Amino acid sequence: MTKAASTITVRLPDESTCELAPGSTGLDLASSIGRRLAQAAVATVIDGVESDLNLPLPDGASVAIVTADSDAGRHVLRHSTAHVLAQAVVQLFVGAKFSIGPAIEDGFYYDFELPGGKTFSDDDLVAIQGQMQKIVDADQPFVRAEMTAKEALQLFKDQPYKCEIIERVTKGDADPTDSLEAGSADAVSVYRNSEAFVDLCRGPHVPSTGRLGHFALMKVAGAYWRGNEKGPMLQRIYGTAWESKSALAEHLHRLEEAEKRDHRRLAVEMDLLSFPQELGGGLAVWHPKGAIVRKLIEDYSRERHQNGGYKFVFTPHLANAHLFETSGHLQFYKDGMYPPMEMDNGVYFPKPMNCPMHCLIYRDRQRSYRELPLRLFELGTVYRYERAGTLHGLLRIRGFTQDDSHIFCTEQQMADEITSLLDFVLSVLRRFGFTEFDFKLSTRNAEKSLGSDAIWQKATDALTEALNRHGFQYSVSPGDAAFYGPKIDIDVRDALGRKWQLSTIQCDFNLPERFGLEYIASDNSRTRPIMLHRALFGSIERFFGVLLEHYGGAFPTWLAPVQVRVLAVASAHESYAAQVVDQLTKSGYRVDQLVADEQLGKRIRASKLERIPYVLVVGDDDLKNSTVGVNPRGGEVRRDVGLAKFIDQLAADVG
RNA sequence: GCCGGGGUAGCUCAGUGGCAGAGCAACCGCCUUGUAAGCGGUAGGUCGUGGGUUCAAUCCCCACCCUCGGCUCCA
Repeated sequence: MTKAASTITVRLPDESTCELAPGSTGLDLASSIGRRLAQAAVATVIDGVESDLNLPLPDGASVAIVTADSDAGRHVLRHSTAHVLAQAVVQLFVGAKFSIGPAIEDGFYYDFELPGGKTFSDDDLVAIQGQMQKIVDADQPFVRAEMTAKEALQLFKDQPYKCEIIERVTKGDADPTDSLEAGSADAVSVYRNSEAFVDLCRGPHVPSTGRLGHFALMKVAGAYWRGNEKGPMLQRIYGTAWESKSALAEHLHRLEEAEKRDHRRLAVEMDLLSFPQELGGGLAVWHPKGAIVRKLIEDYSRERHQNGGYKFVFTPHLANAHLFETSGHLQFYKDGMYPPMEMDNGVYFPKPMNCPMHCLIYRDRQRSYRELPLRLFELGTVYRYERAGTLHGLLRIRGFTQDDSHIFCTEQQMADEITSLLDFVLSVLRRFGFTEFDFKLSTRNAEKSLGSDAIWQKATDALTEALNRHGFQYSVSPGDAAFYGPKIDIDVRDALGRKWQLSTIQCDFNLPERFGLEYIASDNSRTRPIMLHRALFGSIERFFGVLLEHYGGAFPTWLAPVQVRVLAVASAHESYAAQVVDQLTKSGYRVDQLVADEQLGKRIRASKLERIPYVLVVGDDDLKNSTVGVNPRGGEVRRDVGLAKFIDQLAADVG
């Protein structure tokens, strides 16, 4: 017997090798390395391909063990749990059709169609989760099999959605989701985890359902089949699944924390703004405390733009339909615009964007190349008809204000301008405590775009060059550009690590064309400028909502609606407290006083719940010595602080 | 727009085909307070809006508005 026949050799990720008996599986390999690894293993990667743990390893393969506590491992857990969900539903609901059930961030979902268009209730979820637990307890093995498409169609003859996927894969017009579900056209793969249930799936899966168990069904929602609005609406069940009980508990805790930071909840609690029903959906009114924060944000934006070489403009909220015909908005976005108003001299629309009006300002007189780049800036309020089901607090709203700028420049100036814009954007965002940014370059969609290849290439190159000059990592979204030009979108990460898209920088050579914009170049020729659209906050309303969630309502001192609250220990100290308020107010701070009707502890609690950065307590000692007791948000109480010293500290904090 | 929840006091929520409930907040007293809830009392609601069923509707039915979770969409 040769050596090759008696053992096989596989290579591990650390470049070491391991000898195993022929026919050994990934699980055997994991066991040979250690018991804990074997327990944590959920799949293998064999020569770069994710595979089942019970697949025999080929001699000479590079093998990695995927453990449950890795991203890839959790993905496998979640995908397998989705199968268990489908099995539970099929067992509990006779005649249920199941369609797709992928792993997603933090969990999984599965889409179903119930007979007679029935829907799942919350009680159903409880029952389904119970049934899933039984399947897990039964420790059913996941058994992979491959078959021809014809065999698969026969196997799933009662499952129309599965048949559609198989047919798509067979015809070669599968999208990535289909491939995930079914494997390839040559060999359709299925996983059977009991007599009762078999599902189309590429895999891999955990060896058996007993490996699962730390999951929870979260919610049920409608979802269109294949995301097609005109297609049937299925019932989607969302769940979450983790490698351990504690990981699941942590996830649920994170959700609770995020809920506490919900900007809609904080806006009510902190009396910042509201959405009165009488006003209509997606329209907000700003209360004094919210308005002061918004004003501070806008003031800061204006100051930065003033110093950044921008010229301020103002434009009206309405415009004649002709303007939006010229700009192309009526052609491309009529459905997203508020309906027209008939007036004696024409038809008017609320504006969905500011750019057409800025173009009119540019075109009002002849421009020279010496004026470029010309940067027009406006906090411009626009109205967009967002469909009712899409409204979401401040984040998706029908009337909002853009910190909007249009920069008219030459082709040659484009790259420099975008480069300095990136600096400007990040510098402004950093002031609000954002330190992590993700960049996305969206490129041309051949079907939905205007303009020559050459100009698109130039614009895309300019954006890419600007990103590269900064050395920023970025992702590319092919085909996601606006119809008029490519763009860079910037996401920020908030204090909980969540991503929010805020800023956008877009190249546009369509509007200059449509409006016939020109400048006189140095060679005396009439030349078309390039237009850059850019917004930093995007929408002030949305940015405010993101900030609220980012800070959890605890605005930094420079933005806090009330920066300092003064509390007298007893009535005898109220007039001294008033003096302190007076002095701080004269120093330019937002200060108030809560008189001593209630006990001190209760007033402190109330002030803390309002997230006021500094609570000052003054009593006998302070009155005598012109001092204050300082109770800072999230810090230690200090007694007997001189008022002048406190003002210095406040100044330093506000920066 | 589509699917499924929901709308009761300022807030968070309970409740019933037959007089509308709690806690917190508010207001009024008492307490005069030294760092996160002192005590007592009072007031507060067209039960989202409009129709319908019923002797009687906050409750059941229909429509609409608003809202929540998703889907779709997002210049």
